[in-house]
Amino acid sequence: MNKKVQSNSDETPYKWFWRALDDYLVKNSLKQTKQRKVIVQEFLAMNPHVDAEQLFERLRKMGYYFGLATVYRTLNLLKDANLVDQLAFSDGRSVFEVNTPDSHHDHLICTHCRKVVEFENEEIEKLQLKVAQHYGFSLESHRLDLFGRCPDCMPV
Amino acid sequence: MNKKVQSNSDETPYKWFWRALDDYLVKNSLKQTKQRKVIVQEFLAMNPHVDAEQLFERLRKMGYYFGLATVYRTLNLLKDANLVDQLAFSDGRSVFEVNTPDSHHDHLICTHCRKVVEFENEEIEKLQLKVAQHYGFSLESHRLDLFGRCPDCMPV
DNA sequence: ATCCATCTTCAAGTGAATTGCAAATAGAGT
DNA sequence: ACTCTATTTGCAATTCACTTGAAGATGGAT
Ligand SMILES: [Mn+2]
Ligand SMILES: [Mn+2]
Ligand SMILES: [Zn+2]
Ligand SMILES: [Zn+2]
Repeated sequence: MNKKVQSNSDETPYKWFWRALDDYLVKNSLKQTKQRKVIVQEFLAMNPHVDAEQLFERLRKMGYYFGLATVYRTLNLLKDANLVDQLAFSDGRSVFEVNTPDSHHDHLICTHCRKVVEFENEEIEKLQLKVAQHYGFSLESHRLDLFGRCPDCMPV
Repeated sequence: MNKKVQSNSDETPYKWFWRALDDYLVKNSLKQTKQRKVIVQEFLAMNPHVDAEQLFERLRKMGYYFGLATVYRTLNLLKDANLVDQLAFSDGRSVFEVNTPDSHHDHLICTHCRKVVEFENEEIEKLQLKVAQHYGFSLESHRLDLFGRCPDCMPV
C-alpha cells in the first residue's frame, strides 16, 4: 500500500511552489527524492512559520523516519531556490516561511506566548528606502520585528 | 608598576555609565573586581558594536589574560544592568552596544563589508506604534535592520 | 584580621545547525 | 530493462557561540 505523495500538491494553492521547485531541481541537476517530496509537502501543510525540529517531529509522527539532517538540507535547498525565507530569532532558534513573490510582510511577536502576527505597512517600507538613500546605501532587504504583548496575553 | 584602571573613566564621556554600574553592583551585592573594571574600560574604548571575541582578543593583546567566560559574564552583567544591548545577527554572532538612555537608533548593515551605520527615524517609530495598536499589541521593543551595499561597496 | 558570599578560571557541557563518509538511489544514457 | 554514476541519505561526529559546574581566589563587610 504505497502512499501517494505528490498528488496532493495539485490540490493545494501551492502549485506555483511545486513548479518552481521542479524547475529549480531540473536546472541544477538535482534529484526528486521521496524524502524531498514528503518534507516539502509537510512543510507546506504546517505553514506559516515552521520550526525545523517541529517539522522533523511531525514527519516522525506521520511515520516518516527521515534524518534531521535531511530536513535541514531540504529547507536549505528551498532557501537556495529562493522559495523560503529563514527568520532567525535572537534566542538562536529560527523558523522558515514560504517566500511569496510580489508580497512582503513583517512580524509582530508576542513576548509572552510567542504568537506571531504578520503585517504589511507600505508607509514604513517607503521610509526605509528613504533612510537607505540618505546614507548612500542600496537597500537589498530588511527585517522588522515588533515585540510586545498580544491581546490574549495583556496583563489586567 | 601598577596600571591604573578606573581613573580613565573620569576622563571619558562615560561617567554616567560607570556611576550606573557602581550603583548596580552595590545594590545587588556584587563585587568590583579588577577583571570587571578592565573589561568594561576596554568595552567602552571599542564602542560601538563590540563583538565578545574581539573584546577578548583586544584584552589579550593588552596583556590581560582573562578567561573568555569572564568576558561573556561581564557583558551579561551589563545587559542585566540595562547598560548594554545585545544585537544578535542571523549568523549566530552578536555584538554589544552601550544602551544610551533616552535615545534609540536602528541599523543599516552593509552586506558586503559588514559595516554598521546607525540611524534614527521618528516617523518609522510612530508608525510601528500605530501598527502594534491596530493589532491590539502593547509595543515593548522592536528591531529594524536594513541590509544593503554601503557607498564604499557600491558596484560600479 | 577574619570570614564568607561572590568571582574567576578552565574544562566540560549545550543546542541548533552543518559536515564527512559509506551505502543507497534517481534518472540519464544505452 | 539494465548500467552507470552523480546525487542523496542516514548517522555520527563536528562546529560554533555561548553557558555552566566546580574548586580555589578574592572583595569587602564586620
Ligand atoms: Mn511571516
Ligand atoms: Mn548601534
Ligand atoms: Zn501572547
Ligand atoms: Zn560596505
